[in-house]
Amino acid sequence: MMTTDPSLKEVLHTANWAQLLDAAQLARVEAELFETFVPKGGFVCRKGDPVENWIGIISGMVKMNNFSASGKAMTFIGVPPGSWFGEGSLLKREPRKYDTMALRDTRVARLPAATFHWLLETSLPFTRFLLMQLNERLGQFIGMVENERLLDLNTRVARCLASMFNSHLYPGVDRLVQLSQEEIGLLSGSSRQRANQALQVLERQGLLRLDYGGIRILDLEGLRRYEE
DNA sequence: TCATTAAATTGTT
DNA sequence: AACAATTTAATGA
Repeated sequence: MMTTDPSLKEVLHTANWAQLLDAAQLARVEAELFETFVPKGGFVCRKGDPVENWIGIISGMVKMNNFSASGKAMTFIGVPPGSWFGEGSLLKREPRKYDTMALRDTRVARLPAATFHWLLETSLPFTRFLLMQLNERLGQFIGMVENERLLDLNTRVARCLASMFNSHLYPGVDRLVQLSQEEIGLLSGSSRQRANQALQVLERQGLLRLDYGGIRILDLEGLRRYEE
């Protein structure tokens, strides 16, 4: 990979919410935003942790998941670079409700809770951004329930991939999903073998290309609209 | 830089 | 779930 890692400040300036802030607000965010590195397989945050930051993914990939009482893993969503999350627990001032773990080496940006709440109180555009983000996420989850109950697996895999490119939640993501087929299986609620079959069907239709360790999206709209 | 080895990922049954 | 084949990453000469 020849991509040069952008600095934290550069990342901030490409975040769509940061562009809504005035100079004073942006200055405080720049001063208080900090970065941590989470290696592949490590936890970005854990269920039950006190919520101290609003979290942004700079590079890499993470997933939100949980373990049922019986110990089964349940994966909810994959979170690509450019996305910010955790506002739900911040707003309710409750402990984290989900584990978030890195699927790749991941750079994480963290905005202290106090700064987050300050922005909420002083910036109407920021509040509006959050409202839209929550609404988009609600739509994403409703779509997931619909998918799980109504659709065949090929379609589920197609929509699962397409959902990583929601332009509001995840702006400007490269069309390369660096997830193994095993993870695609977990994200779409099936086995790796079945996900592999589905991906090959989608590849034959020219919607994507399978690479080692990742998937190149060729036709995003086609994936969104895909039905058997 | 190249060859060897280990680890991860994929395709198939 | 198990297996073989393939790709990448790591190691050391």
